[in-house]
This record gives sequence, C-alpha cells and structure tokens, in this order.
Amino acid sequence: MDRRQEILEAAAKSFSLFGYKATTMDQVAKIANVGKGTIYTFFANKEELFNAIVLQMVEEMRAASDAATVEGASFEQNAHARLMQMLKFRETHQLYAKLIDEGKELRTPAVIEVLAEIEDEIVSYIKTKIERAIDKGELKPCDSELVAFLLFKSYMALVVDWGKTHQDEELSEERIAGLLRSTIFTSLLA
Amino acid sequence: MDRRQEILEAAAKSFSLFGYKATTMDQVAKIANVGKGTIYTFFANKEELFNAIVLQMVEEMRAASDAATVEGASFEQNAHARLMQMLKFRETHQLYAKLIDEGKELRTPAVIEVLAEIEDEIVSYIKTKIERAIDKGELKPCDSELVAFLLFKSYMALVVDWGKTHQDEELSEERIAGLLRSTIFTSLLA
DNA sequence: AGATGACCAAAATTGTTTTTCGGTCAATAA
DNA sequence: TTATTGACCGAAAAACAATTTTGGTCATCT
Repeated sequence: MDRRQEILEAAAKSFSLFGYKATTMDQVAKIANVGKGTIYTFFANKEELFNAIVLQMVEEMRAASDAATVEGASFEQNAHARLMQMLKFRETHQLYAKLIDEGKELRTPAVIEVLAEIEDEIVSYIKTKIERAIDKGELKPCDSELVAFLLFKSYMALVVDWGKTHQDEELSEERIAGLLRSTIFTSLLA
Repeated sequence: MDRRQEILEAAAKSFSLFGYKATTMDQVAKIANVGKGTIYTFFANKEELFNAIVLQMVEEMRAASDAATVEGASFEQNAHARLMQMLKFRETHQLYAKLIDEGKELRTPAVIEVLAEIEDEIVSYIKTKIERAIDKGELKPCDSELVAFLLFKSYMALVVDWGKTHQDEELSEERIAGLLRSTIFTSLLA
C-alpha cells in the first residue's frame, strides 16, 4: 500500500475528529500504522500535512459545487445553487465544521489562516463564473472581483449571520433567493 | 455638581481609554472624586454603568448620522452617507474602536454583547429609513428588515472586511458607492 | 439620609512544576 | 544503499499553587 496515502487518510480522519491543535503527529502515525519519522519524509511539518488535507477538502467542495450546476440554467440559478452548496459544507463537512469551531474558539493561527484561504478560493471561483457569464453576454460587464466578493459576503450574512441576531431562526432558502433576486441579481443582467 | 453626571463622565473617560475589563470601579470612583459606594447608588453594577455609557455613544452616532443626511437628496445618497458615517465611527470614536478591539482580542462577553446590540440598533435605524422611503414612494415595497440587514452587511464587508483579504488596501468611497449603486440601490428604486 | 472606604469572597494573575508534543537523527531493516 | 523507525530533545503547553486584584456590600460617619 501507498504509505503517503495511508498518512493522508489517517490525518484527514484525525483532523476531522479532533481538529488541528488536538491532532498529534504521534496520533496520525499510529492511525496510519507508520513510524512518526515516516510522516516527515512526505510532509515537511504538521502544517504542511494540514494544508494537504485542506486542499483535498477544497477540491471536494469545488466538485460538489460543480455538481450543483445545471447546464443551461440562468446565472442566477446556478450562482445561487453553487453558493448554497458551498455554504452548506460549513455545517455538513465534518472537517470544515470542526475548523470553523476551532478558529472561533481556540483561535489557532494555522486554522484561521487556512479558513481565510478557503474563502478567498471561493470568491475567486465565483469570480471566474461571473466572468464567463459576462463573456457569454448573460451579464453586463462589471468589476467581477468586487461583485464576487459582495455576493459571497451577502450569502454568508444571510445564511450564517442572520441566525445569530435572530434567535437562531434561519432564513428559508426561498426567502434568501427571493431577496437576492430582487436586489443584486437583477441588476447584473445584461 | 451632579454626582451622577460626574460618574458618567469619569466612566466614559475610563472605558474609552482602557476598555471595559481594564476599567475598575475604584478607578472610576477616583476619577469622579466620589466614594466607590456612591457609584452603586446610581448604577446597579459595572455592566449597567457600561450600558449607560454605550447608550450615550449610540445617541452620538445617531446624531452624527442624521447630520450626514441631506434634505431632499435621494435615498441612495443619504443611505450611503449615513452608513459611511456610522462605519467611520468604528475607527474614529475612541470608545467604539476600543470596544471592537477588546471584543476581538479579549473576548469580554459584556463587550461582545453590547457590540451586537449596537449593530442591531444600526440595522433597525436603516430599516426605518427604508420604510420611510417606501412610504414616500421613492422605493418600491420590500422586506425592509432583510434589506436593511443586507445593506448593513454589504457596507461592513466593503469597508471593514475587504482590507483584511487584500493587504489592507482599503476600497475608495467612490468605488464602494459605484458598486452598490450598480447592484443593490438601483434595484430598490420604485 | 446620603456618602464613604474598609472589608470580603470570587476571580484573575503570577509563579512554579510537570507533562506533552513537534521535530530530529542514529540505529535498524529491507 | 535507501527507507523506516522510535527513543530522544528542547520548547511550549498544561496543571497546579500561591498571591493579588476587583466587583460589590454595609457598618460607620458625616
């Protein structure tokens, strides 16, 4: 068997279960059935191992988001589906949920950093989708970077933040879709 | 002189300078030139004294925001001016800046709570402005609560969050105004 | 009757000891 | 020769103990 793969799987399991800080290299070595030193022949240090795992997760998210896309549907429909899909990952995906919690509670720097990178990744993913829609003539030209940022932040606010100020009553997906349709999305149409 | 007023001024000074946690009741008593026990004849405890000070600040903000309003200007212009005004308070107003920092770094619960209340206050202030504009026929009917929330979060994202992911290069006010004009604001017009 | 500051328990801070953990590398195995 | 290992190390964290600070009270004094 591939030792590198064994290590990746063990690390993914441990980070998902215990988070970054509470995962020890001894722990990972034991789960992977390798000596601790072996890990360091594949990964320079704990943080690089962690980054590798997170990269895997980002790919999973991208795949899930692409899967939520409907060929031939409007930009609005697809953008909505993709953003909702990615935001659901925050609660659904064990590792993601764990990292969000650890970032908030423990303030682990490596985790905070990686969470910011994930969000950047999402924004630039949205940005490419906007640019493609502009090329197709579906949207009118705009500052795609800013619009992607605004869209992401808006969804975050409605999906994640709203519940915190309104006794955890989360907004229905329909209400979110309706609000954004009548504000941001229509303005973007060509 | 009014002992209650002396205490309020002393507390405002101390909270602004040192934050909530690092302000002691002995400190406030000394600055106000009263015995510590006297404070407790006017305020039930430290947190109530704190709330009284924050309430003063919220009034100041509301006044500053109203002052930024131009009679006869469009909803967009006034909403923009008011929101920018309130968001500038975050850096400008010594107490507000101190509290934001303390909430983030120290995590003082009383501070976090009060910061959330301030934001709620801002959102409901925007909400009333939206409703008034709808009544005047300037805006078409909408879910004023949600729109107010979205507007506030959008401004927060552009003014406060953008710099964090883009090496602290903050967006120009003109760029912010332009983006929101071409997305949210135009959609709201009647 | 209003104001005060010495006083108290609880909480925070500081100081000390013990344990844990990331990373290395000489020894070992293949 | 090359890949793997786990005992070992210093630094950092956790656990624990000792000390100080602080919000709040109340008997005393204007």
